[in-house]
Amino acid sequence: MKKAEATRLTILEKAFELIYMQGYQTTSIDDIIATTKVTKGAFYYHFKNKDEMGLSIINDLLKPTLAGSFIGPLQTDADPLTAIYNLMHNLLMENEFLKVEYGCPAANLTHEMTSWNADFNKALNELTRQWIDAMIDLIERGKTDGLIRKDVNARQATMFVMSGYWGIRNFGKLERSKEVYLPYLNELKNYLETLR
Amino acid sequence: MKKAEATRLTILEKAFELIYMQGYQTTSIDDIIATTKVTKGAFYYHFKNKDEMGLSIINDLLKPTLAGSFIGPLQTDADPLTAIYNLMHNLLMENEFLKVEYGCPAANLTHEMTSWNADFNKALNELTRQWIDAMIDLIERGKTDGLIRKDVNARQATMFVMSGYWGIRNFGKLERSKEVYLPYLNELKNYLETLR
DNA sequence: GCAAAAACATACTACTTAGTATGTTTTTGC
DNA sequence: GCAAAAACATACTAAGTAGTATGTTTTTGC
Repeated sequence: MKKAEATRLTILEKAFELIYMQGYQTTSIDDIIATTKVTKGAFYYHFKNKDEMGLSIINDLLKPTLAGSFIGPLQTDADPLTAIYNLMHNLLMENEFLKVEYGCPAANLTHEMTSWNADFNKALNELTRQWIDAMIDLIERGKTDGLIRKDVNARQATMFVMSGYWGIRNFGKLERSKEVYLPYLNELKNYLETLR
Repeated sequence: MKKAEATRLTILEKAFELIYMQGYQTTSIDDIIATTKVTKGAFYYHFKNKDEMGLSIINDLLKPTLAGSFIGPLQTDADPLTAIYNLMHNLLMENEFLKVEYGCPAANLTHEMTSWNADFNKALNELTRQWIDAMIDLIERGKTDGLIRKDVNARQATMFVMSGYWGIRNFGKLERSKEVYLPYLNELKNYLETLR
């Protein structure tokens, strides 16, 4: 049962790419099987329907990625505020999988799917909650270490930073250039310094 | 030519509502003519195709609204930082047309349309640029009035605040409750105070 | 009051969509 | 090696989609 798992994975990976570029609703199953060169029979053998595949993309692809690229850098012994800034700078300016014109995959799916599918909503909620909690933990650690002011509200500050990230990703889609990221990053640095 | 203009306007208004709730791609023309009780012949008399109607929504409906609810409050003689906070608080917590579960119309359209339609991109770019410029002007005025520090970069600060707004609107769609707005607004207030 | 244009109405088309029915091939356990 | 199940392939369906063709009604200018 090795090859079967491989086709399932290629479906997920190629479908994710298409959805990341085109959106979920506008990516058809015919589209997916055309680029994967997998037949419709194979597709529906692995997934009950389109939505089940979509959920698998979130749970089987995005969640592991989140743990690696988004949460890992927050679980560090380094200076918390520097770690947060570096994470954002890395995600926005250096990450090779995220393209400025396509924005943030999780934010895109949230925008498109929350009204339609409760399961998507739940999965995306779990996904973001993990990231949020990781940042909250880091800020709390910074407070106990004396690197962040005690009167800083960790959840508040986290929501503020995360909102900025999702928002600037959307501005990136609009401008189609990483240039817009720069003023955001500069001011993020200014803001983070005020938390010391 | 009064009644004709009225039908055109009802099409735009009802279509906007549907698109705001459901998204652009997933709102069909049959959907629109069903809720407006306008026939397909009437629809295609007023609009060449679906995209032309979409553009008219941005240019004929959203732009005037933006001027009123979004830009007007920034053209004030009051304290700039208080004005910015009050605007955001009003938009997020009090505005009766914007629903937490549907997010920000302009942000939604940006998410959905930028990759597909260059005209949409241009129209949305103009729309947001107007709002951005208004906030930049207000911050600059605050600097000359001595209400904001001279070393504050107006464009940077504006992009930071606007990103946060678009981002928290998306978190609202995810959580489906204005509760998420509160930590954001609190921290926004903290941030704005650091600009004095 | 009446022709012409504007405004609207109805029936249809060509295409795309998610999903199914019914196959064939490949792998697996014994 | 071979039956049974897993994995894949092909052809189809029913419902929806944007848009068109061809009307009829209403408004407008004179």
